[in-house]
Amino acid sequence: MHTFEKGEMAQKPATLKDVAAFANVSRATAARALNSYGYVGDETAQRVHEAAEKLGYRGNRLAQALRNGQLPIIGCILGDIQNPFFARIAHDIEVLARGNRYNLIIGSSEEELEQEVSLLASLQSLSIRGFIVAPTSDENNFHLVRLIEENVPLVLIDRVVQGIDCDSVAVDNEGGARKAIEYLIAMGHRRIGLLQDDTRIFTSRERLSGYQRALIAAGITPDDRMISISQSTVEHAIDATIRLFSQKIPPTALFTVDSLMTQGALLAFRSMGISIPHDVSLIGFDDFNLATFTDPQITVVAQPVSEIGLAAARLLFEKLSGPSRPPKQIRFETKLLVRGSVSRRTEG
Amino acid sequence: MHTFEKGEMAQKPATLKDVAAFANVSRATAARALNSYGYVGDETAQRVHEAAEKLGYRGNRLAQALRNGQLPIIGCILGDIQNPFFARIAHDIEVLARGNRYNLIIGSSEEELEQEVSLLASLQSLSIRGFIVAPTSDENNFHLVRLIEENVPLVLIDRVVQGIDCDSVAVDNEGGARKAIEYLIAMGHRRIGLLQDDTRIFTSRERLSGYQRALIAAGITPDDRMISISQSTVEHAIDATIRLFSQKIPPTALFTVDSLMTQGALLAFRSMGISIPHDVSLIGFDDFNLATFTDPQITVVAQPVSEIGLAAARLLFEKLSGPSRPPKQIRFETKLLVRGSVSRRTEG
DNA sequence: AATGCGTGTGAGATCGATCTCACATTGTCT
DNA sequence: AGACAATGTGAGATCGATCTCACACGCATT
Repeated sequence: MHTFEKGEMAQKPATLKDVAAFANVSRATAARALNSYGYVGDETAQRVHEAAEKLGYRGNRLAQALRNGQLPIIGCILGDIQNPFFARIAHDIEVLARGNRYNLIIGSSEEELEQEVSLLASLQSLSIRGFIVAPTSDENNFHLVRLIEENVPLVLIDRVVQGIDCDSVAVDNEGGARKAIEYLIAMGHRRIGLLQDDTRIFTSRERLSGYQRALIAAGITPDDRMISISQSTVEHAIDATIRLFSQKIPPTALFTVDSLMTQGALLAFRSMGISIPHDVSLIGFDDFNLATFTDPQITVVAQPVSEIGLAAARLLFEKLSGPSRPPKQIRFETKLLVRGSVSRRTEG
Repeated sequence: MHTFEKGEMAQKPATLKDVAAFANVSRATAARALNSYGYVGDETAQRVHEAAEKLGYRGNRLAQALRNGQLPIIGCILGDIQNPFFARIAHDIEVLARGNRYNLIIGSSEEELEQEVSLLASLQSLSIRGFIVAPTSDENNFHLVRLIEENVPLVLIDRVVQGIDCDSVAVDNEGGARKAIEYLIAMGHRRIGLLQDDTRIFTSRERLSGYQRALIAAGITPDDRMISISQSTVEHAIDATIRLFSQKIPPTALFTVDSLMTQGALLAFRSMGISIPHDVSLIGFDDFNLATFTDPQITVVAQPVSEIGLAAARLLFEKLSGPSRPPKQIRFETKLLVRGSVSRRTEG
């Protein structure tokens, strides 16, 4: 704990030079004492430490970073912090970063490639080495390729990019989607709708693939009229759901690819007077706090959110401080949490 | 847009020196051309710009910062990014910061004073000037006082601190709470419970005060048995609610001071078999997505969340770039959103 | 006495961008 | 012709921390 004496307060922060002068040694010696390397006399070291304490010396991380070429900051580029999924991940990364005396810069790409590129460039010009990115696009990833070629530690989360060989942490999207659809099929559903966001997005494509495979495996031909695409916001999802269920022969069940879309579907059903699970069954990808507050509670495919950020941060710090090693690709399993939003369908 | 030619990729970023050498001028001239100040010949400037373009010069913000004493980064210390209230604010600040070519560092104080202090110190040693803080404590604010004395731009959000004269953005907590309680009283309730978090926290105290005043104004004596205190998490709120409603004479209505506690109360009522609004009426402070998904929908005191972050960021940039001006204290009004969780009480 | 090593210290270069100062040119005015 | 501005440019200092190098001194070994 520090004490601040009056009159000392408005001072500029003490520099190493100040400390050295106060302890009557050179800057070099002061640095040696404070960072404990090289030879320093015991008594001298003592004097330097006292001086540093006295002056409240904290060091200028900027100058340090300029010298050694990197700033102890992790750059984190996510889709949107407002998505609870990313918020949780960001929080976990921050905690782990703090433990390693790193700070965390968070940027939102808002799912725009251009924004992702410019954010990354901006952070690189800050000499930040060490990024955790949820890549927006699967193509045009020269900016990520460049990072890797420059040997900048990089961990991708939530989404994996083809042809980029680097650490990544994601979940088994296809398997998760397949489990959901298989369950719906087992409950007697055959006309199963899919509410999906931009196919540019990796997770969305994988979940679509799981959806299709499960149908085909059960001998059901995928039908484009059962699929509705919208942006991943509650509002857009409402419209897309309404479109899907205004057809002459609507689906008897719906699978939504993320929690915002699940919420949209819920609202759409309410406004259309469609009741769950009586009129339609629903499964969402990604658990969310609301899912257990509704009546009935919503069956979801849950991801181990708490492990994703943690794993990503661990991988990153391994790269930052450990020796070079081949990239690791982590995939977590998902879990189907059966609650009350799916009912058995007896007739077709 | 840049193009990256092969073989050029793994290079270290180009420095001003490189650009100068390439354009056959001194570093000083190159700097003048790129930052357009002082006298530079037209043709020389042209050459420098071409060289910069060619080499992909981006400048080292670290070196710039070291020189001019500050980094174009805003430090943002919040209670927790996982709280949607703060997530929204962080998002809005980030957008505005990006517009001003600033980046945003987010730190979680986790409502620990010590953590807030150490985060702030860490960010200051990065030469960051410009903070937006949701202060944890009302006392022991020497760290904030020091910032102000050092003339570091600071904006407090959500909470105001006594005796600190600086910009702040908050809402009318007392008025909001009063409106809620007055409405409950008007609906015939007299035994009104309060579910509150740590009284250390500013907003909590103000909301308590509004609660008490409304009661007194209506001639009802505040009763400590109607108040339950817990940490602001869903789990703690559940326990606190159960305690409150296990009394012989439980409240007929409950007012919760934030959205996490409202959720906790909701879960507690469900587990106790207490139905809303039949058995008990409920009003929460702070609107949240879940509030309209429950049946009945929850009546809340809504804050203009989207304006808080915006206003805070605006104030901060005024201070960062504009001339000195007296501190501004902004207080937004709250709005009672009447939905379905309050019923009229006929007998006492 | 000469050489060598272990220990302790300081002067100065370095990281990259910027800014002050001094020095050139040119042109213009008495 | 001489003086003085306006214009253009470069050398070097600066920000703060760190690291290399060189130089001390003492003590032990040949």
